[in-house]
Amino acid sequence: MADFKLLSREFYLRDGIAVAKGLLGKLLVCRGQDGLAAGRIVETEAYMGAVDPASHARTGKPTPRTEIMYGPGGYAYVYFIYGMYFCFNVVANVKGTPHAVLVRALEPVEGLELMSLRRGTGKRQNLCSGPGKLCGALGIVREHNGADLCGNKLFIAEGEALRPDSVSACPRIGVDYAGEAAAYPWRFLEKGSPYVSKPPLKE
DNA sequence: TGACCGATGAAT
DNA sequence: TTCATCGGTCAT
Repeated sequence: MADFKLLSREFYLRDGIAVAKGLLGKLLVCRGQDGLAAGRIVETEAYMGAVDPASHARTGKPTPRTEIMYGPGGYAYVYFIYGMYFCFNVVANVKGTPHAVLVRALEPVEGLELMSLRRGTGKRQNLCSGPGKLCGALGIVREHNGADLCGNKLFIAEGEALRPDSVSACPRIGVDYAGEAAAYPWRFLEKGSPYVSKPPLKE
């Protein structure tokens, strides 16, 4: 079993954009009954709470679903979407500031066989190249909502670092309803990675 | 209790 | 570009 070096709580207690950029290159790991699966984060999106019309926390008031985002950073926010998929987010910033980072794509690193089994495909580029896909591949489900990412079930660890110039920023996916916020460059990805959900329009 | 709808994915 | 798919969410 590989030995993982967890990110500190402090890592998460920053604004969503800083955390979204910082997460690139880190390892997202999930231990399940049937084994361990992990991937290197290559694509994220920042959601900035009450000031962000695209955020689930845009109202500024917690609801049963969004409650976890109003706590301190470093916990999982997992929600169900389109009647069939889960999306995994990292809660960012301090208690009372509901920032979150949607993890959109991973470069598969460990448990490839398990991922393939769960996803029903053997193509490495197709295993974790989307928010719904990576949840399927890692076995992330509703029960992971609220999980402590500094814990040992679903967590994030140090990974192979990116070159400083290899991060590109572009508009977020699927948030056209958010008016001008739809154009904010709050999607971050590793330049040239073949494992992102969809190639950026331009770099 | 019910009207409304989505931070997707896969096929075409 | 189209559409399958449907439970969740939240206000009432």
